[in-house]
Amino acid sequence: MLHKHKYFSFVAKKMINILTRSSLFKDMTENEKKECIGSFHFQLKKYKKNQVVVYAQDKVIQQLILLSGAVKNEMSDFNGKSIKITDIEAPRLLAPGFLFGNMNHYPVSIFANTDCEIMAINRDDFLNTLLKNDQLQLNFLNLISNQTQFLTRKINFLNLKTIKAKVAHYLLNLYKRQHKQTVLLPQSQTQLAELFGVTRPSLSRTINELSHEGVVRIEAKRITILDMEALKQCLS
Amino acid sequence: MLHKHKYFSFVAKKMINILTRSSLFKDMTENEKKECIGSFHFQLKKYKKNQVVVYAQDKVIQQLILLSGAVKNEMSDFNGKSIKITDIEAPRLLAPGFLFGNMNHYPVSIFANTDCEIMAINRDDFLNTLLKNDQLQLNFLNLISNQTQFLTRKINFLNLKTIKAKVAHYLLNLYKRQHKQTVLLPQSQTQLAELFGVTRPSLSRTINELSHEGVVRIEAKRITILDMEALKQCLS
DNA sequence: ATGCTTGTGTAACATATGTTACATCTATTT
DNA sequence: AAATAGATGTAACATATGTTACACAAGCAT
Repeated sequence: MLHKHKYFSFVAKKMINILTRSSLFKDMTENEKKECIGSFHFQLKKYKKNQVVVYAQDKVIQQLILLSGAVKNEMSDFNGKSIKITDIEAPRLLAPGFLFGNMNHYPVSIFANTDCEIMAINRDDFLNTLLKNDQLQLNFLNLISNQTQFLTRKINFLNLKTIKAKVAHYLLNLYKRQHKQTVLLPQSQTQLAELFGVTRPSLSRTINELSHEGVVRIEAKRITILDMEALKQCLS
Repeated sequence: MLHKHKYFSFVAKKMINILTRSSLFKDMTENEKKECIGSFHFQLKKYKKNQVVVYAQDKVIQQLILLSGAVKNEMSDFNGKSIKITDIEAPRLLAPGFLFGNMNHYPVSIFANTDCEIMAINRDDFLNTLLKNDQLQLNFLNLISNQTQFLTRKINFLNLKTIKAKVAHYLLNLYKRQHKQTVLLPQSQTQLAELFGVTRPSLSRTINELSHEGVVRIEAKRITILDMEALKQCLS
């Protein structure tokens, strides 16, 4: 019994450490965090790389929090082809925007990119704790809003008509984040194609067109933006 | 003074009547509603048909509630072409998912489809009232979750590769809602094309292809699904 | 070094969609 | 009834992208 208790506090401590870094617990004291976490009934689940964490259409009954590792979520259309929505790294809440609402089914599948640990909190527990703690609540609202913003930007992106526009948009985003003329592709072209919802040869063709036009220079994963204006023109 | 007070209670009564029908105040007593509404500082804004209610990139500082009339929100890509996200009819909260979060700018523009009245509640007021009333809060979370679900389904839809697939998806949805083999198009083809993010001639071509293939029969706005299986096949 | 896997370039071709233009039809207004 | 504006059908053509196939390079394990 004592052993069990000790183990629990070890896990709890580790959990608090991890959760501290999650924006769900932003601007909260250690005590508040401990209290919140103590009031959840949660399970700890472990997944191996490439395992399926959530199947699309699964019922949403728990708030999942990714404690360690990375996952991706994908949406598949009817013919089985899938589009990657985004990669997610710990610590992050998974799909906070789907926890409530009328149709509680995941619209996406979630796959483990690496081995990972996930905390699963019962929905009603989570709601009760939310309702008791104003800061937690505000944080949760912020998280959901950010997710909504993300999805909206995704719609914007998918709505771009040409692959060239998508590449330009993507590169300009990288430029904005890396603040360098020469950006580093964080993913393989194969993965990018999946992200853009296009085929790999088409993406390759487009990237090389941009290169031939002198808009960018390509050296493996390093892409140098030579003509910023031309790249912006590609958006329209 | 008396006059003013009378006017105010008239407006308040009208408002409560309207808001009663909004899902934000679901499962709340008249008194609770009155109390909530009383605690907001709000403005009442009126817009004429076709006026712009919100410009994309405007800062989000208020929760807007559509009291009467109808609006649409559109997202425009860089070349100015826009895609209609959805039509919204009163009473409904506008863009609840964007009220919080880090980047408080509307990612969409909102246009008045008809003359309409909009209640604008200061964000902090709204937050405070939310935090004080658990039911209101749950309702708000539900609203946001529903919006998130909607956006995700939109991504799914936009990700469909062919116009035929989009038409099929759309018709099957109508069928699900209207429960009849013969569905009634609620919008003109021109509007549908906008909704699908495709050009009008292409949409027309596709619809008539479906007709020639014997999958549907078209009589003006009435479309009869002749071959349900074939239509489902179009999705893949 | 050898083989294996994965990523990438590229070519020929098929296909879907956009573009532009015009004819028709319908409903509404005058 | 006539006129007008809006919605729709359609055709010819341009273009972007998917499909399939293959060659080659890079990285990794044996």
